[in-house]
Amino acid sequence: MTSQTTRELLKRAEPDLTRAERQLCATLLHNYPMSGLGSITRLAEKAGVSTPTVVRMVQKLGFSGFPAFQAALRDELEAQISGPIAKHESWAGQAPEEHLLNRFTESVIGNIRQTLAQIDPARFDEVAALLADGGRRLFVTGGRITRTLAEYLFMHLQVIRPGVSLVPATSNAWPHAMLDMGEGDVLVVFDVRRYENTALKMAKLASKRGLKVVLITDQWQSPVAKHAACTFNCRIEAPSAWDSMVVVMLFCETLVAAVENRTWERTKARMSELEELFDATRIFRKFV
Amino acid sequence: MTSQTTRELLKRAEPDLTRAERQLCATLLHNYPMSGLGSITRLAEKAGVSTPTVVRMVQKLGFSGFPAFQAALRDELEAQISGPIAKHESWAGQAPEEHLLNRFTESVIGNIRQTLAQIDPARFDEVAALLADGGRRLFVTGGRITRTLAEYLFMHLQVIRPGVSLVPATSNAWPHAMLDMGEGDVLVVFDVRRYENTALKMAKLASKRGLKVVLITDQWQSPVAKHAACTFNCRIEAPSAWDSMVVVMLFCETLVAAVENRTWERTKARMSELEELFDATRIFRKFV
DNA sequence: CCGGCTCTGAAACAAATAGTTCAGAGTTGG
DNA sequence: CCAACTCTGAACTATTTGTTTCAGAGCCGG
Repeated sequence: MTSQTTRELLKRAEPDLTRAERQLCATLLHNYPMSGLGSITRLAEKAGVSTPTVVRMVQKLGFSGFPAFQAALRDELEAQISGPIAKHESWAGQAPEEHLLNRFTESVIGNIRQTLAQIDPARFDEVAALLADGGRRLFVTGGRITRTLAEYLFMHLQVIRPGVSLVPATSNAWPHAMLDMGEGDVLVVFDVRRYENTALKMAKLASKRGLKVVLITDQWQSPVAKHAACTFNCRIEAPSAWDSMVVVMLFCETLVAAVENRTWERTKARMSELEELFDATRIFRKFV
Repeated sequence: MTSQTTRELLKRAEPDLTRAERQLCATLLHNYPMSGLGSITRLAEKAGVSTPTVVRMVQKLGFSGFPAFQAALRDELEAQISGPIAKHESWAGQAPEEHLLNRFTESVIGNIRQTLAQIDPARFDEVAALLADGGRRLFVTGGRITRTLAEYLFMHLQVIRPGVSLVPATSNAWPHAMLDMGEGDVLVVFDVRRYENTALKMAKLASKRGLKVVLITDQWQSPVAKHAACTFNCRIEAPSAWDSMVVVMLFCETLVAAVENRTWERTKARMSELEELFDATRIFRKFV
């Protein structure tokens, strides 16, 4: 019933096997289950028996043929290596596993895992340093879906350091912004699928002007990558008609935290100044 | 040089890959290395590409052919499973556990877990039904930090159904919007700490006018909750000077997916109409 | 708008794998 | 010693897998 069914099967069947079959069985159990994952020919060779023997034995074990046996081995191995992570409890404890809350979360966690696994931390640190460099002006832009993320990043960076601009996505507006872009400045572009032409054009122009382009895109990678000095791919799969921007936001926040760490002295001063301005304008409730 | 050579190979080669190849690469990395252990045909199917693409890519990676690639995977897997199994995995595999990428992600995952654990799925479904109800107008508002989230939710809901408005946060602008609010309509308020007075006032007025107020807030709960028919608390802790809105976004996206499911027929029509409009205005690149 | 370029998958092809048959080797009981 | 039996692998066939070819589709620079 558990993941080791086939191994058990082999052990229990052993007494009823013939000489050549037992030899094969021993080979299989010896370094289980790797030896079973190659072709039937190699397994037969390794065990010193003929291929018909292999077929006969797996059929005796109840499989329809060698491929079926092999598939069983693969499935078990998969269950084994993904182990405690795979058979996962529901996220929303009160809801069944099939509830959208759980399915969606499951999917997003997968996105996070895969995205993080692919990110090169050195690259990440590099970009954080780039964004922290007060000598460079910063420009942030996004498309239809990603505009809100661009705004989110912009808002944080703006507090952290001076010289940050949000570039409008509509192509008749951003040439104005581009006037300020100069050699060594940085353009952060968000572009996920349904890649937008304006993003591509802007990145192209910016890189020609000597800006460092940082691209944040999805797993299929926007064509902007061609003009980018640094590209980060975030997985955006979701059980929905839409893509999930959660990982992109996670990435942004982490980036903000990293930049902040590098400029803490300056940032601290800016933040307390901001507090004073808030006090002056009474935007927030008096108490927390 | 270690057991993960092929994985590294895939990651490093990714930038030089074509679209279909990148798709394949992502599939391979997705549940590495199991997906590579079956036949080339099944791998191609799983990745949604053709078998020639698989062959081309593995050859590009330096293998003589698919069998060679597969053998490499098997060898690595063998080395891996015989090695130590249990060590706690970092999220960003290449970075030390103390790297900000891992710390931040760890923290966010914790937020997700805690938030989901306390969400009442029945309440969630209730709100989804409320937002899906075409007879009610929908208003969405957010504060300084949460404005982008409000915009994000607004953008999606706007595609899904008619009668959705984004209410400006500045208190001198929203009274205008409030003119349209009537009995039975719904106001979605985002308000996290540094709770804002305008949000509180708006919620108060709205609930007096007979609107259902849905509040999305943090774990300490905004005072808006007093006027809300439904409140969802999202945990927003992060190793940063800022709070993390990742969970809030996850919640929004899940909500969007849930609403979408309930109005799918109507939404489908709206979405294809939107597609036509995009085509007419040529915002996007021709191909995916 | 158009030729040259790259990328992609359908289809043809080649190679291996998996399954089957069958003759002979080994074993057993008389 | 010998039939009758089982077991085994060589050789064959069928099937699936892996590779190559090629024409069409999209992108790019002019």
